[in-house]
Amino acid sequence: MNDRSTPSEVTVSIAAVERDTGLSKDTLRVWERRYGFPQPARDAFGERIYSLDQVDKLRVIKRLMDQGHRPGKIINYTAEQLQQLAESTISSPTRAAEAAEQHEDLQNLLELVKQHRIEELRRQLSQAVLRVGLSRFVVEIIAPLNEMVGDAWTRGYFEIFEEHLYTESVQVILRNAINTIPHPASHHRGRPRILLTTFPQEPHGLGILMAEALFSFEGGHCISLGVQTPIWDIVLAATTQNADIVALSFSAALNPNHVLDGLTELRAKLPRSTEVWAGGSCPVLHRRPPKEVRTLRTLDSIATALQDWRSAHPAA
Amino acid sequence: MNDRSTPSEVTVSIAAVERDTGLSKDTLRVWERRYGFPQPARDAFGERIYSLDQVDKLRVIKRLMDQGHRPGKIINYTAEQLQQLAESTISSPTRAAEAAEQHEDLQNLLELVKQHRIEELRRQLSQAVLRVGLSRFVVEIIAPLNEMVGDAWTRGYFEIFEEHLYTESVQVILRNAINTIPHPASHHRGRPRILLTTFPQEPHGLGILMAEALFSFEGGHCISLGVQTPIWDIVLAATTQNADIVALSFSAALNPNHVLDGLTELRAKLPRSTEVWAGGSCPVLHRRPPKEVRTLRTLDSIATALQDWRSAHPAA
DNA sequence: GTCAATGCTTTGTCCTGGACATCAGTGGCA
DNA sequence: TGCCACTGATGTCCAGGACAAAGCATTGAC
Repeated sequence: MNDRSTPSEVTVSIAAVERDTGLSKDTLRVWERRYGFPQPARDAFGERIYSLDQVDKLRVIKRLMDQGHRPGKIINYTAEQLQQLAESTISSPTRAAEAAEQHEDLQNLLELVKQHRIEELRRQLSQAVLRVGLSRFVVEIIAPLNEMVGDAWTRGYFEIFEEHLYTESVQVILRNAINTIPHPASHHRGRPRILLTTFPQEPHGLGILMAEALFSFEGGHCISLGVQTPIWDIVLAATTQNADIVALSFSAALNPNHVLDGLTELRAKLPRSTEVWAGGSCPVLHRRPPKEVRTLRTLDSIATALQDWRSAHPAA
Repeated sequence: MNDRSTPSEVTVSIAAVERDTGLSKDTLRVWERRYGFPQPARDAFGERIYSLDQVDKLRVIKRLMDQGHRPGKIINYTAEQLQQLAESTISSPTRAAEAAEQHEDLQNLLELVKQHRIEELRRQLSQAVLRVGLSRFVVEIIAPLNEMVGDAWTRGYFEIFEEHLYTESVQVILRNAINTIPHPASHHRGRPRILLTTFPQEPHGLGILMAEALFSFEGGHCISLGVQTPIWDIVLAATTQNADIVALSFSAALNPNHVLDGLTELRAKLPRSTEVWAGGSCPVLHRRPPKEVRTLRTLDSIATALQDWRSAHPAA
């Protein structure tokens, strides 16, 4: 992989495809056996080598599967058919009107990333926080922007480093904003202690950072562990920190079974008095929400959920 | 998996073990075949079910392997032998005198982590920044503290979540400190543009964060990509951002050959006018420093290196 | 006509056992 | 001392079979 300008030559191993698409090696091999796609070439040692085209198509298929399509039906569609299917599928019917209203602003921000005008991006984001307030900033700007960046990335519009630049910028803005939230007395009643983290397979930290911003803004006491905490350590941390709520974030690439198993295991190991809240774009959370876990479909339901918690735990 | 106190009953699937230990399913099966450990029981369907004791031992083994031990040697040690091995591993005899001087203060900070008094930890760290200044704070407090936390972790003194709490706290303090550095006019001459990131195998971000603090403090213009950027994307980012210097951080666990090969490849793909600086605790950097790459043995050499750069690039 | 139970199909994960590239020591030789 | 070839240790890949669980459709009861 010495030169990106000759893409026909560029190939990747099965492990890299697993990492980039979220499809396990077993799944990749069994698809090849059953459906004939992907049909990777072999290197000198007989090992599979996938072309970038194949990886791109796999990413699109994974995305459509996350929306409910079955692999057997769509796997042999052409790139055009997949594209058509992706566009005919409504991404999120949530508040199309509002989205349209902001569409232009968000598109402009996206263009700033593409043009690598990072300082300008940060300036505009900072101004946006001041203009609309932290809560609306997260819900109406950062959340949809993340989705747009994710879309752009799966379509190949963004390079990896552009996504990194974006992520880092948002992180700086959010952390800065969180810092400016005045926090009331530590042991004030009715102020839940919220432990934030992700499961070991989930390296993306923007989800819990957005959640931390909203929780803190709504008066919660946040303790973030960062990303990728083993389940047993989440239990230990929740216990020693007297957490009222354990909040977790899941992105779309995660294996659904891992997510459900992990949540069930975590729920079983935590004391009953500690609630488990799960959010993020992971489809399985909303298709088969696990018992005894509160799933938050959107970021703005954080406020509601906190109100519910306060009703159930009146200040002594 | 309901109760850690009755381990004889609790079992987990091979997928869960992979998740919790980071050892792949293939590795688990091949260890069983070759070394006879772990020897999981089987459920009604013939699938492996591991006990929590086995998982714990696997975690210890993984930790020792990250320190350089080979699995074949240690896999059949008893729990006591493993414990002993972990404690006998000497960290680094670097500047024992200076360390001793500060030893008590740092030890106190370490104890705050162990006692989970995170808010107190952050308060003391914040005060330390104000007391000794950002530069000395990073070099004399955070860097040795990181080392101590790493040591404590390999000895099993810290749980994973305690290390997470520490890392997150330091990150908050550092990012906050970086934010408060006033930055001069953007295109001021003699102000190098520094791109910071890590290679794809390196998930630890504290290294580049400490470097960012020092670079910014010394008047550099920092652009951080966060961690785990593919080499080709580092090249793209350096080009589009007009970076004068690409700064990379390497922790001890990395594969030495990957590090050297990566640095050579990166150096070859970047324009000659862009310098590559590499730092961190990775031993190979200092044992076999690659050509055409400036290796920084310690964090305080960042200031010197920047002075050198400025001498070589006088303001026009 | 609606809804629940049943049986068929699809799909992901696990299994066994073999192969082999790569990495880390080890010893010989200049 | 330093270089190189050899050997054992180690992780990842492969093939192809099996099967549980989820999804889907068809039937039957009310």
